[in-house]
Amino acid sequence: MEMKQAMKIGGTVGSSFSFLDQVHQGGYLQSVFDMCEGGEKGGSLGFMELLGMQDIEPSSLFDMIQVPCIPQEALSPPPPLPNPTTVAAKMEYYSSSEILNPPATPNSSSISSASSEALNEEQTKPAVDEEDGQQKTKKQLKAKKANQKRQREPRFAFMTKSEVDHLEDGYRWRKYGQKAVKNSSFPRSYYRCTTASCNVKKRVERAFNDPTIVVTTYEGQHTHPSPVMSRPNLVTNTPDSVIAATTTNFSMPMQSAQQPYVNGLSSTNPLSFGSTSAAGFLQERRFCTQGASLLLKDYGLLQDIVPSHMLKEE
DNA sequence: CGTATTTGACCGGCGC
DNA sequence: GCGCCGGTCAAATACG
Repeated sequence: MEMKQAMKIGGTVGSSFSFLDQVHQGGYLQSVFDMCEGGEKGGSLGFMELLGMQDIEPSSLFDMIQVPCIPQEALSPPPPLPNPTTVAAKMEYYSSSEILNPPATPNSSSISSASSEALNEEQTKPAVDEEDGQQKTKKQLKAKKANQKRQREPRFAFMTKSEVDHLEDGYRWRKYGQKAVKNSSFPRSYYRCTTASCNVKKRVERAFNDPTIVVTTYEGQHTHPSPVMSRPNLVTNTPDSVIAATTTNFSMPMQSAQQPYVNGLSSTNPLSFGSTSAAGFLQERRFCTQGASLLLKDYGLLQDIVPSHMLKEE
C-alpha cells in the first residue's frame, strides 16, 4: 500500500543521511509519506528513494532535519509535553498534470519554480475574490475553477512529537475545515493564513500509527513577514525558557521575510531555523533561489542550523 | 461586536 | 454513472 503509493510518485526529496537514518529508524518516514501523499494522485514526491535507502544521491538529499519546537500553548500555560521535538521533512511536491513551469533542474531550481507558481496564484486569487464581494455565488466559484484549474503549490511536511495539534510557527492561522481522514482515527484540520493577500495553507493531523506525532503540511509561501517577527517586543513579556525557544525557532522566518536570504543568512547564525516554521523555511528557500546565483546545493538554511556532520560531504 | 471556530454541505477528481 | 474521498465553503456558534 505505502509502496504502491510511492511508486506513483517521483520527485526530489532530500535529507541529510544522519537525519534520514533517524527518521527511518524512528518509523516516522512512512507517516510523513502517507500524510503528504494524502490520497492526491499524480504528485511527485521523492520519498520512495528514501524508503529504499539505496539509490539516494547524496547531492539530492537535503532539507530533512531534526529541530526543537514549541507548542502553541507554551507561550501561555506550560506545555503539556516537557520536551517536544520535531522531526522535520522537506519535500517538493508537484502534481505532474499541473506543473506549468517544470524546474530547469531536478534539484535546487525546482523550488524557485514552485515559488513563482505559488506567487502567481497568490496574486491572481485576491483580484478574483474582490471582483464581486457579495455575489460570490457557487456558480461563480464553479466557473472560476473551470477556467482556472486549481494549481498545487509546493508543500513542506514535517512531524512533531507533541500533544498539541496546532503548533505555533510565527504566523496567524484561521481554521477553515476539519475532516476525518481515512485509515486514521484522528481528524485533519485545515488552516489558512489570516493575512489577506497570503494564500498559504496548512494541514494538521496526527500520524495514524503514532498519535503522539503531529504531522503538519504547509502549502504555499507567505507573502509577508511573520507577525511575530514584526512584534519584537513580544518576547520581552515571555518567560526566559520560552524566549530561548521562540527566538531559536522563529528568528529565521522573520529575517527571511524582511531581507533576502543572501543578506539575511550567514554562517554565524546558528539559531536561525525553526522546526515549526516550515512555511518560513519555504520562504527562506524562495529568497535563496530568487537570489539567482545562490544555489540550493549549499544547503540553504541547513548549513547554518544543522551540524556540519549532518550535512552531506562533497 | 468583531473575530475565530465548528460543522454539515458541497464540489471535483478518481476508481470501479 | 455512481460512490468514495479530500478539500473547501459558509452559516451557525463560541469567545473575548
